[in-house]
This record gives sequence, structure tokens and C-alpha cells, in this order.
Amino acid sequence: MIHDRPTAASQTPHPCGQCQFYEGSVWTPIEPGSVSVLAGRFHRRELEADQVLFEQGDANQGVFCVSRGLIALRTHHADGTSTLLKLAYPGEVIGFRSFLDNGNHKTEARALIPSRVCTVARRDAERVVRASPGVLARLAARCVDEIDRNQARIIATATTSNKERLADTLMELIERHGEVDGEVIRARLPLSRKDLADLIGVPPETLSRLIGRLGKEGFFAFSGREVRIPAEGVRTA
Amino acid sequence: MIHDRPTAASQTPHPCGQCQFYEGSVWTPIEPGSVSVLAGRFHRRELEADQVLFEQGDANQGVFCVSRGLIALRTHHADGTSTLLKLAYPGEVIGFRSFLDNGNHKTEARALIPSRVCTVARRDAERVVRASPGVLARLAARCVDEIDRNQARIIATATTSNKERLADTLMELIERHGEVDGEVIRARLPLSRKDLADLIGVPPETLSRLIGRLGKEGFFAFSGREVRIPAEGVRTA
DNA sequence: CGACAAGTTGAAATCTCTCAATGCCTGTGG
DNA sequence: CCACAGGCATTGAGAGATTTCAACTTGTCG
Repeated sequence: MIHDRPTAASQTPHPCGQCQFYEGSVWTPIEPGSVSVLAGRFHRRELEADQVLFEQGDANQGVFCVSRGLIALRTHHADGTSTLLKLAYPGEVIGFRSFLDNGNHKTEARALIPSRVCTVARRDAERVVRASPGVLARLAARCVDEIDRNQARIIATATTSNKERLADTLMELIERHGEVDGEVIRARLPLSRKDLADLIGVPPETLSRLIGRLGKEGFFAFSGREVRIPAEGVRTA
Repeated sequence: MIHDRPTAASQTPHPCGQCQFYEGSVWTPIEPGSVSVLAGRFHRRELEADQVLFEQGDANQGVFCVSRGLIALRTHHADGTSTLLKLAYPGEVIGFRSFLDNGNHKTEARALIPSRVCTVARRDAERVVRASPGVLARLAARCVDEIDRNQARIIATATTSNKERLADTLMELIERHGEVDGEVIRARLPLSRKDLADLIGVPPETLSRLIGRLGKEGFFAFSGREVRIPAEGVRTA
């Protein structure tokens, strides 16, 4: 393969150049010749809340970067139930599992709130990866992150009670979605009770009771999808 | 980088050439020039039962392929408990997480039975990966396998009862370790009760009771580390 | 044989699940 | 404006499963 050498004249701007997550993106640095491949067929997509980006079982269409909003990755089981496997925040890459694997998506990706996603089509992504192995290395790094997260979840499930795990999950959500409001931090959870239950791994009734118990203990205060905690030493991204 | 072209005279035999898992190995195919790198510093190591290959927290020393036996990957928690995260059978690659991530091992690797492991030292592995991006792609594929396994475990924990999960785990173990003996399949489990309990995610006492219940139901018959099931349609690798 | 680890059993407390009923919220149609 | 359907969420109650701690048994290895 012949790599284009950058010249002042021929240089195409990197399509992710304006992205807030350009640093740390899997798409940079790459061979100059690949920039035009990316720039050409790069695609930005707006999703409304509840809109599906890809369905479980679909053939992989490419690699997606979340640039705004929040995407939920779920698997649906034969009996109609589903498990919420992951929340993908801005800066995260999704669809890379099936991209690397050349197979079908094992999860459904659905926007929880209005979101924006940048897509690199499969064929183009493959071309860029071939020319720029660094991209593959960075995708592998994302895999490693995913492995770490999943293992942390397995360990948490094995070693902590449901109530603790709910409290931990809430703290993570509050870090992301909370805002200081006087003496308290207030967060509007982006999840339905059902989804939150899936995340903890209990049925919704049990979640409801866990929330009731946590509320009674006083640290967390719930009202619908809103949670409040005292403002003390909690970093709110 | 200049790639050696293979010639009848200069060709070094691939060090994994004799390995039962040569096909499907992450180390093949590679650039001919990398073969001598591999061949030079390749290292084969025999482990006794219970011997440690690497400790949790150690810096990554390289990439390991299990060629015989069985390696357990565990994490140790602050409170002294531990979780058995994975059983690595012959043909599997371990240590790639920390290799890709350039970090420390998050798990301890310990032989459950006498085992053999082939090692490619970190520096050499890096060299080969740079010259042969295909290796990286194959490591990424192993990552994807790992992600799939972990997700399957998360889903199983969330959707099936402990008893079911124990039965499923036993069937997998029997597939690997069982031997047909007349009307029954007999397997000697390579795991202590404690490890088996870790794998299911319950304390040993609960495991003991689960085993008791499964035994009473009649399909499985236990005696110490041996399990027997009726021989019917079960593939025994 | 004896000591120590591993595994099992007992019993009470706690937690969770299931299923059914009720409450809450929202959007629609009269 | 109101009533009401439909979906989500909570609550109740009983059955079932799990945890914990302690006592006891079994197995193993010197």
C-alpha cells in the first residue's frame, strides 16, 4: 500500500478534528492517506430518545462513536426479558465488538436521551485499519476497557449485596448526571426503573423495595427519576 | 521495516510449529522475519499443580499460551476473599489483557493441574506485533471472545438461578473432563469446592447445599470431586 | 495416629422472588 | 374540562432461596 505524504496542498482535514473527543479517539493518529477515506464517508447521525441505532442480530455496519447523549446496549433473551449491559457515554466507541469479530451485533443499541453518533462504515473502517494498525491497537485498548468493566461487574455481583450495588450504581449515575443545587446534589436518572433493575440484576419489584430501603436510610432521597444526595465531596464531572 | 523474504535456506522453523494449537494460534501467520524473533526467545514452562504463573499486580511479562493442563485466573480482594474469573484451557492465550494495556496483571494465574505454558516475552511480542499487525488482530479477536464470555456470565447471573447455573457449569466441566464409563460419564472436577463456589458466585456452604439438591434430583451423582451423569448425548471433547 | 484443612450440616435471620392488586402519570377522545 | 385507557411503578403477602455462624465430619498429609 502506498501512503499519501501530507502536503500543505493535498491535506484533507480530519473529520473528527472538531470533535470534543478528538484526543483519545481511536481514529487518530492515522496515516495521512486514510484521512480522506474517513473524511469521505464519515457520517454523523442524530438520534431521538428511544431511537434504535442497531438491533441485536443485525450485521455490523461499522464503528460508532458516541459524541452526545447516552446510548444503552441491551441484550434481549428468548423469554422476552432483557439485560442492560452497558451505558455508552460521549467519547465511547460502540459496535467494535462485532466489527472486530466480523459478525452480528449481540446487543441492541438504543438512545436513552437525544444523542449524536458518528459512524464510520464497515468497509471504510476496514480500509483505515489496514493502513493504520494503530487504530487496531486503540480498538484493542477499548476491548481491554470493556473486559475490565465486565470483570468489575462480575466481581461486584459476586461480592456485594444488591443494596450496595444499587448504591454504587446510583453514585456513578449521580457523578455523571448530577448537579449541585445548594446543599444537595440533584440528578435526573436517564433510566427507567426497569433499566435500573436490569443493571443491578433484579426484577423491578425488588428494585423498588431496594430504593425504598435506601430512601429510609436517609442518604439518598428519591422522587420519580430524580435522586438527591447531600453535597459533600462528590465530584460531579 | 524490512521484511525477510522466506528462502529455503534462511527459513527458521516456527517455534509453535509442533504445537497442537498451531492452527488458530495468535502467532501465525506472521512475517517471515518475525519467525526468528519468536524462535529465539520463545520459552516453554512446566507448572506443577498449584504453581503460580503470575501474581495479581505483577507487571506484564509477556503473552502466555496454555498448551497443556489448566490455568485458573483469580482476583484477590482486599478482604481476603477471591473470585475465580476464568479457566484457561489448552489453546487459550492469557496475559494478553495486561500486554495490550501495558499495565499490571489484574488477576493471578495459577495452575490447577500440572500444566505447560509457552511464553513470548513482552519485548519480543511487541516486536512481532509491530511487524505483523495480523497478530494484533488475532489478539483483538481473543479479547472479543473474552468479552462474549464475560457478558454471557453476566447475563447468566442475572437470569438464571444458582442451581441452574451450577448445573450448566457442571455440564461444561463434564464436557471437558468427562469420560464415558459404561452407562455413565464420569468426570473428576479440577476444582475445589471453594473454587466451584467462586465460579457460581455463592459461598461454599450454599454450594454444598446446591450440590446436595442436585444430587437428590438424580441426574448428577457426586462423590468428592467426582461427578457422574447418565451417558446420553453428551459430547465429551 | 494426630493435626489441620476442606467440606458438610444445622438453624435462625434475612433477603428475594412471584403474582396479584393498587397507585400514579400521561395523552387521547368525548 | 373531564374521564379513562394504558403503561410504568409501587406495595402486599406468602413461598422459597440464600446467608451467616457455629458445630461437626471427612479427608489429607506428615
